[in-house]
Amino acid sequence: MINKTNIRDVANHSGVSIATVSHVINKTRNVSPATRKKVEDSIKALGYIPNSMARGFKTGSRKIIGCIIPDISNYFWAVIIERIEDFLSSCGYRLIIINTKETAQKELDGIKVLSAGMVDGLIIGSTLEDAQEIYDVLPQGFPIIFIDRTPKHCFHDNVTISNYASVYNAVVALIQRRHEKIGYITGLTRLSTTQERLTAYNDAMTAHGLAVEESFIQSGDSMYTSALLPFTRLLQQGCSAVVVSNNVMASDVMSYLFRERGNFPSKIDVIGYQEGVRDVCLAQPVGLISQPSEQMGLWAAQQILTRINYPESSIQSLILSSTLTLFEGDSTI
Amino acid sequence: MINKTNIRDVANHSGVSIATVSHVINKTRNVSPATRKKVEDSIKALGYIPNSMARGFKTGSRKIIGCIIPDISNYFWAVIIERIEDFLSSCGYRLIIINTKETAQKELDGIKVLSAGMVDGLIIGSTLEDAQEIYDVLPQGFPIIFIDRTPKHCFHDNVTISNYASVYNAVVALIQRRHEKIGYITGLTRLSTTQERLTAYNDAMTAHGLAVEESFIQSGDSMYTSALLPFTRLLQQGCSAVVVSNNVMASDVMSYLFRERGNFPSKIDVIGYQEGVRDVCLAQPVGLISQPSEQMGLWAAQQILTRINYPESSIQSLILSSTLTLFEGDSTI
DNA sequence: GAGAAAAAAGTAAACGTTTCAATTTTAAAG
DNA sequence: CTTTAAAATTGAAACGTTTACTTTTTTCTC
Repeated sequence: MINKTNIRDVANHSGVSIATVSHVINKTRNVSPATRKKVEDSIKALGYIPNSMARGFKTGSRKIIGCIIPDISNYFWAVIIERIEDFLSSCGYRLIIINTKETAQKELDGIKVLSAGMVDGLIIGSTLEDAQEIYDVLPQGFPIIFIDRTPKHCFHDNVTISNYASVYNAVVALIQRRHEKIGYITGLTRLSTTQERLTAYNDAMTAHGLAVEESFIQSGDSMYTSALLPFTRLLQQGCSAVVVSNNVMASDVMSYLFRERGNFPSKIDVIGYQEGVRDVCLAQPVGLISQPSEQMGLWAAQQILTRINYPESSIQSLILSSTLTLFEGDSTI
Repeated sequence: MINKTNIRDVANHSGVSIATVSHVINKTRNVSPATRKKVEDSIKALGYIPNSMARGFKTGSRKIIGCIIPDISNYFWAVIIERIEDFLSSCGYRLIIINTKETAQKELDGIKVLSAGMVDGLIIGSTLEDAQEIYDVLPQGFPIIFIDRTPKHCFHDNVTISNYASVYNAVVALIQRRHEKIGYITGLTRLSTTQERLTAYNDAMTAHGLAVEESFIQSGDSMYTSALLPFTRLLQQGCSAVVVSNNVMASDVMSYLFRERGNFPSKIDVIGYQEGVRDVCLAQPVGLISQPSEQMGLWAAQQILTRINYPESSIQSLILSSTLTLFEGDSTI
């Protein structure tokens, strides 16, 4: 053990009881100014720091929320984290983060560790297909909120962004620009977000009498540098327009278009996602889909505290909407 | 309390002793297959999950490292975190992250909470000027590593990147391009990194007989959108070239240059930082400084484990070097 | 089968706090 | 000075584990 001095040492050093020291530290009962002074002096003299593990173990409350997210290097998630942290710290809570890199294993392990006594509640941007896996390792009644992604069999508060309309309209916009071979790059296929967006693509295509060929749908893994191969495949299939279903993949594709500008036989229109002003596109997309990530983060932060304080209140599901912005000009070719 | 069932319940349910249950869970002693089965069944039946708080409190070991960083939405730090996480998880450790947003208060609070029993060691990208503030809240002998920034009076392992040469050479390169009024945008002035870089700027200017005017040095706060005001001030001062001492501020400046292209009376050359391929510059800088962030993260991760396992080994200070890349073409004006 | 060695299982004492119930001290009232 | 009420302080029992030490059961040998 590292922290050698404990509350008993302080009690001995200042000549009072353990209980009194505890009350001085936590301001949980009146203590005469004289003893308070004595105790505080001893604490300083000994360099005593309360063991928060023992404390949390005893009280069951830690004023800490855990956040499990799939990709810390995606601005989308960074923004969400910052918003959550903002709100929580204004309520006297702290936030600790675990980055799963879209790995089920890391997610489950993280949930296990944090939920078993380290935090008061969890906000989870899950990479899992089925929430059951989480429920298998989660203590009964533990407060959690699902954010952005809702795995199957999810029975907890959750907030998601509906992208159906945006993707649908994005495809329609491309069709109106006279594209017929419209490719689509999906994220991880197990995710609810991916599935919804793909449905929108399929619906829009068929509604306009366009054939959806297998090869027009290529999947990336929702992370950076995973979109290049799918994208070049789509070009080989003769696609003249592409929808990219996630911001980092879109960023990647636009950079590629920029680097290779002039090397394409005809112009290629791209619509992708973008997170705020910090996701920068080198080439000009014909449309961008932006999501209310801050709003989502804020709601999740508020809701986890609500859930902690009112465990019996009814489950809430919030669905926000994304926005499609179309641009007049052409994509750089 | 949330997790109702404890090890005692499992013991009762399966008709064995608490000790046996513990040994089954931890595989810390031979248990006959029959009892092992019984216990495992009970665990499943009751949905028992060991309270890691109680466990960590008892054993003093958690296999968790904490990482305290100033800006999660900066790729520089995101990359570092990912590298640290990679290495640690290959060693059976987990990483939890706290984002301080360059706030001393949050940093100290985070250090306090995590070091008091929650993690086995800390990797700190400090926003503080003086390490003494940390030592005031840190248990004696607690393993920590300073990363990227070395506050004053730092007596622990640390890894930093020397940017002196890069910044010096950046200024020289601008001078060779016939610039005389060269502006400089600093980060938070209290940081060691900021100070070293600024010294390099000053040295390079005076070494070439150029006056360093107060007004040529403007400070941002090392975060996004904090560079615009300093930058426009420099332009007002008549600067024709600018060095931006951090990647997100550089990104911001380059976007501004791009948006306002054509509105400048003469061309403006910029040299800034860039983190890997994901920091995208809309306008073309004449030079970029890149830092070995992954390498730094890896070292920090390795060193924290070394420090934990060999507390008495001598303190290490590692200094890596950044790289300046110059481009042939002109900056977009 | 008896005795000894090996294997399996159990008992109970920690770990560092918080907090309830009990006690002592101080202050107020008669 | 008592008596009583209020304030301050203390003692000790939790909290859920791990683990050193003990005891019981099984297995082996002759």
